[in-house]
Amino acid sequence: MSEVENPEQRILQAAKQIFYEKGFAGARMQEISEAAQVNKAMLHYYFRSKQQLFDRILKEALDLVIPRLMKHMGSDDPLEEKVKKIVAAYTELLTELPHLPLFILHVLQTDAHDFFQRMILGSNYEFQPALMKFLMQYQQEAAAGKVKSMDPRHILINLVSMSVFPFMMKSFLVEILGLSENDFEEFVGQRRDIVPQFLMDGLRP
Amino acid sequence: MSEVENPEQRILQAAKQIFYEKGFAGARMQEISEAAQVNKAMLHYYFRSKQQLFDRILKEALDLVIPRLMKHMGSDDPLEEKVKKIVAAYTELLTELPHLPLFILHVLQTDAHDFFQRMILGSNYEFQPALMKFLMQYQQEAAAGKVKSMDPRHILINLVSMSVFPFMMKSFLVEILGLSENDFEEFVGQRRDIVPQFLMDGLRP
DNA sequence: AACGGGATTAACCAAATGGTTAGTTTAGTA
DNA sequence: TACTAAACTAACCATTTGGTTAATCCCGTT
Repeated sequence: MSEVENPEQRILQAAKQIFYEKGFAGARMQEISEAAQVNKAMLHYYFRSKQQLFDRILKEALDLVIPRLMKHMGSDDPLEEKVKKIVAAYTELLTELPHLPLFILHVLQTDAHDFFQRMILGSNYEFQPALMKFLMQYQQEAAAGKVKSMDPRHILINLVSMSVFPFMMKSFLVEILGLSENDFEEFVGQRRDIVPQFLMDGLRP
Repeated sequence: MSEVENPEQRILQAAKQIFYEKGFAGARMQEISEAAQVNKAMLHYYFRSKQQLFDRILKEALDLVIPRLMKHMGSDDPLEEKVKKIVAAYTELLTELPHLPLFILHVLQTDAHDFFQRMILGSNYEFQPALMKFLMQYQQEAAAGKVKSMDPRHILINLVSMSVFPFMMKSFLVEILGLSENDFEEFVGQRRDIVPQFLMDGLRP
């Protein structure tokens, strides 16, 4: 991998890869330092502790991910358009960073409440507002007879589930359906169209 | 927790809980032994090593889970009936064992190929056959004009995603939607009906 | 050339970790 | 009761782990 950047960047890059793959408990400072081609003491010199290095990686992930998704979630697009864009955004994101969902869910499992306090509410993402806007919008379009009337929280969950979970099952699908790397990319590529269409079909009033 | 059973059972029970919550790397033999109210050496006496204890927990999970799900997947029920039963089975299973998906996905991430060799193909679950039967069945019902014609693998993924992922997002949903424990149970209870209905609606020819 | 501060290293440290062992207790049996 | 094998314990061990430190290197400034 790239050896050009300065040590601090190399550490961050190595830490990201290893924390993503192995989680906090499974990652080793020694392994990170080797991947970054840096003396182990450098990790502490720049980031003080394993926990703080991890927090930094987590924060960078959230800074990247949340705005990218919430931009579409909170837009003024009509529902169908919006759904398409959200699914596409998830697909692109997770094609780049396939380990991200498991990484975040792992944090969530060890820390849930604290995680929200520090990382979400503490920062100034437009997180809850964007979600609420989506839920409201659905109810409006339902009132206007454009979609079936139902609890919009389930729509949101269905949308996110169908967008994210296939990436988490990647190794499963590859093994059980006998897919190659290319097959899988094609498969999730198809879902970029299939999921929005399927969603809207299921929501006809 | 129960203190009645014999030490071996107590160890298995404690190990299950701790491995489920923290994964292999995050679990500590000392912690397991304390939870089981047993000397740490007993863990090695009964199970030789951390890895073998972990493998045992994993095997028990698969022995419980796979038949329970594949029974419905491979049955002779018509599609709509089958979908309902599968979603219900997932809901019941994951209400009992909410940490199970993350646990298995974590194993999959560290080990995917080896996992399949040893745990799936090595054992005699009716795994692949049941999945293939589901896929075939869809194509037949599509040919008979009962459902929309499309790649049935996507149906399967949608079904599993919408059934499993909400449980993985539990702490997320609880925080962001402000749900209590009861609210969440009610929420996933609703999905037992909503998901099958939503799926079939989206599959009308 | 001498200075000085940040960057870097090798060596080190204490605690934790998975695992072992030698010895003791317990319970069934001849 | 004496014997034995399994169950169990405390103490121990080697290695790994996150983290520290003292010394050195590097490089721009005076």
